[in-house]
Amino acid sequence: MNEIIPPKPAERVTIKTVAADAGVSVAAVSKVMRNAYGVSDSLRQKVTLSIERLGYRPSVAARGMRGKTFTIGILLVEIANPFISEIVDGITGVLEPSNYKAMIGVGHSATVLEASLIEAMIDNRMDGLILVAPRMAGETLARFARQIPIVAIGHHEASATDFDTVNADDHKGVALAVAALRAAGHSDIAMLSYSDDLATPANVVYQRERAYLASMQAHGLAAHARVRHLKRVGQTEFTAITEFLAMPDRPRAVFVWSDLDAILLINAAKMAGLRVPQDLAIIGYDNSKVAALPLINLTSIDQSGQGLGVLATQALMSRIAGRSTALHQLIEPRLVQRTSS
Amino acid sequence: MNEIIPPKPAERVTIKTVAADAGVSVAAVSKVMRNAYGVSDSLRQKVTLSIERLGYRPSVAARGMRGKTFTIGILLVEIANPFISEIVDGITGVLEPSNYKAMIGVGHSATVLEASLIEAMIDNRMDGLILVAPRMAGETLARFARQIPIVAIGHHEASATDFDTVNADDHKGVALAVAALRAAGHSDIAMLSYSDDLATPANVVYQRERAYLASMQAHGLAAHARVRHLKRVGQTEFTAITEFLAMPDRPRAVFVWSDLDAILLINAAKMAGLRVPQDLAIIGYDNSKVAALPLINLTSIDQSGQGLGVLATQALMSRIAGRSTALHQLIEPRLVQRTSS
DNA sequence: CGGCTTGCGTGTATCGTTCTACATATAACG
DNA sequence: CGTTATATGTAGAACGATACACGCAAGCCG
Repeated sequence: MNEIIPPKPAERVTIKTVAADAGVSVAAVSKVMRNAYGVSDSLRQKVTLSIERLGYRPSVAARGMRGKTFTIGILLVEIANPFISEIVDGITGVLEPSNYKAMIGVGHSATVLEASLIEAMIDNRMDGLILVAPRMAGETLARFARQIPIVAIGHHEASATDFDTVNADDHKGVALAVAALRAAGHSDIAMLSYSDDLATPANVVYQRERAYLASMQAHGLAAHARVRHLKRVGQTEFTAITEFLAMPDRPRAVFVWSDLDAILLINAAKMAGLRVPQDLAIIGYDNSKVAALPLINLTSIDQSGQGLGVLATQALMSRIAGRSTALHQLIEPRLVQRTSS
Repeated sequence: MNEIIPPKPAERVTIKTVAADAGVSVAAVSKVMRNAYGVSDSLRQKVTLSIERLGYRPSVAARGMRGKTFTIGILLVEIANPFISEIVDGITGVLEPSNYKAMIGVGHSATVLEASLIEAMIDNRMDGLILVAPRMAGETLARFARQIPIVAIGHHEASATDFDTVNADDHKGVALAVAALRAAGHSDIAMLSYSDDLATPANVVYQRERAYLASMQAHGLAAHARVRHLKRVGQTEFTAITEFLAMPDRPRAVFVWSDLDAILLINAAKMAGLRVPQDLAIIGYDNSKVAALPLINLTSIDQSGQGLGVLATQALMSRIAGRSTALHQLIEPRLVQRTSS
């Protein structure tokens, strides 16, 4: 326990150190690291031994200057939404057995921040990016995609040629919700949405609005269709929701863009003395953990965040490996019936 | 076999391009970028103009080989806990006006993964790290800290000399909870905890257990003290909690290590037909958003995640700037009284 | 048996920055 | 007016890896 060693400079072990230790050339070590062609068993063994002994780890920075960095970037709109953490779990699950690492950046719903984070990830020479529900326009995305492989989750743009997309089929998901409310006898079905002008039409939230309107029409309820946007300046969501409930023509059933706000709605409704679902039926989206709590018990649309993450990662990997044709995948959502509807 | 598609053109704008465009040397551009000493106004102007025109962004990878990368790493135990997102907000808030960027890694409560992520961040030549509630031993942490500036949040080790710590005063926080339950007339106060053998004693969760035992003793309730651990293999937390409630000697009051599980407990209790707080008083920790929902209404200890993030970031910046003496900061927690106790 | 593959290891240019030295011009001083 | 500071810009060596182009030896074939 004699740890009185002064701040020692901690000489970094580089590829050169390993080469010297193993008595081979630097190029040889590099070959072993990348398991490139033209390495004999004896060479590999010698080098591997030295690597272990010295605890060598290649510098990602240096690697980035010529080859791959074995790092991918994940860009999240926000970090607080539990659904997003499921996606991340899906991604890291696929990555873990590989030698790839993931680094996460949080865009905080700000288009500029998103762009600057993507740039930072490109500047870090990451091998590819997974963007979750980006708010930026498809055009901007395509421009970035020409510099780095990109897979977008929650961005509906099946015509994009420069990047891949992975989505739950939001049209089907929303249709399930509307159909369920319709089946329960409702016709006065409103939607509570979040989107604002800044978001691209490809964004999931906007897509859900479109799907809602289409579904209402399909059920012959076009006249009853109305979308209420929650995002207002200088007002909390809870206030906006309370206000929504106080409207004289308050609807009898509501489809909410996300569980996050559906949970606020269910709370506000009970506070206002409304019975759920008798006075107000509610269906959310994402089937997050909180929705399943007995005290909440919110009917919701499940879209397997984990599955989205897995598909996106596989797509990214194949794109990094060389695929250059775009891939656009959809997964099936399903309705999870609980007592709120 | 496989046609290798030629890589996209996308010629990158490098420092060389800028130098040529501005008609100056590469070194000059570098000086301007770092606003180093010895740059005339005219030079700076010329270079800045070219940079703007060409949209030049320095390669972090190349920078990392000699100088700073202006990137810091954040290591999270998990991403699903909403309290942690508050910390991240605090960090990015401080960073935003600077030219620093943050990259997040998720350790998924696994010590090995944590270590490998820290290594990855070091390999990426990040300028410093903020670790949130790391599970690894202080000794391991200190070893890493000799390679890169580190600030730990939620790691109680005020004697550490190689890295800084920022914490809410967990002893005080827990004392507040126990005192509140005591004041409400309870003496049979149990604790629901999460820690397991793998975590370091410096970890917040373990610290809260210690604080609980100490507080109970201080109130002369040492005989009633008991800690129930939720982490069991092959069992969900909800099952564990339900089991806990079914015990014949079920306590009348419970202090829970985190809101996350307190919310499960409150749900399980109501499912079991118990009245909260009459039959079971509950106090959680972290004062997360969900705790404030009317349907939950959980009394909790607030510890300002944002504040922790801010302090940690400032500490890291000053350490990056050269400080080498350790700094250990504590913030005051406070009780948020709601109807669960 | 000479020429051709094929397999394995090495030398070295290169990636895009930073940073230390140095060269040059201008200003200040006695 | 010569000498010394001071300010400004440039050259070129790192940094730590990758990857291309070879050299060399052994094996194969007609």
